[in-house]
Amino acid sequence: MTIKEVCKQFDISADTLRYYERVGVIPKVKRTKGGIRDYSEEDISWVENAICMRSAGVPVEMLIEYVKLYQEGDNTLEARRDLLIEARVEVQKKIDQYVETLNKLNFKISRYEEAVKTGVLSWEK
Amino acid sequence: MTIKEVCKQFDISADTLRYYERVGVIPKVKRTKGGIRDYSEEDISWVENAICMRSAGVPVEMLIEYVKLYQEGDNTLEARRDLLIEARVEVQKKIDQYVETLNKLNFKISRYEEAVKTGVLSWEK
DNA sequence: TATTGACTTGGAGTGAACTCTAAGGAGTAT
DNA sequence: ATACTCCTTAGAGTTCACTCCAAGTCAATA
Repeated sequence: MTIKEVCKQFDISADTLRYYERVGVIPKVKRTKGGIRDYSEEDISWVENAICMRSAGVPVEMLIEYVKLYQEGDNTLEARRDLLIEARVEVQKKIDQYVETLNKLNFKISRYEEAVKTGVLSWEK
Repeated sequence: MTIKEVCKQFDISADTLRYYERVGVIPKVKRTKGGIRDYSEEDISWVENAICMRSAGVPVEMLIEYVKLYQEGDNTLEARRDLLIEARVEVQKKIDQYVETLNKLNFKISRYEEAVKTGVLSWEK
């Protein structure tokens, strides 16, 4: 699979894909004789995973660390698990925070809907 | 209330508070004769609100726009409501995305817990 | 053979949101 | 009065995660 096809499949730029590979967010992708990237199924799932993790704010640094551990082999299982648990804690925190903000927004919006109807904004702010 | 007290109350830096005021994320704060910021209750609630919105990724630009509309008065009620609704859409999207990632992480972690116990990682990745 | 177009690299540039620095002023303690 | 601490400003610098650019390579087509 060419870089272009991967771009289309995940709606991500070629620059970002090359950047991810360069810094180690995904492992090195095999090339054709001409030096052109040819993404395997495994590469694709690394890309998919990276995009998913990044979309939840998991830092690039953490993904790099995970790939590094993965490539070191089976004696890094615990370390990888711990890294994932660490990521999960952060994602959960974010969700809690976002939900709190969502509730606040809902409250404010309902006051504004009222205000737009009645012309009076109850308890300003 | 001094800037230092506000910093402590919200665990935010004085630089950030001054930055928020400078760019308009919160309205201008009154000063003492000596030119030192003296936060009122209303200022405090603007700060609290800004921190909450920022923690859910609501862009600084949007907060600036909200404050601007607020200061323009009662004929911006609809515009402010629309802005809040726009923010809510984004926050909801993020929550959905984060929850998806959380599920993925839970799945991966459970495989790793298994692997650490049995020494076998089922279907690698 | 010449051109076209998509790919390659290393490295520089960008945008958002802070974060820090330098220079200076006000208020309090000795 | 002097020192000390905390505050002020304008503006420069930093970090993160891309994003863009210039120069060059390769494969396919006219």
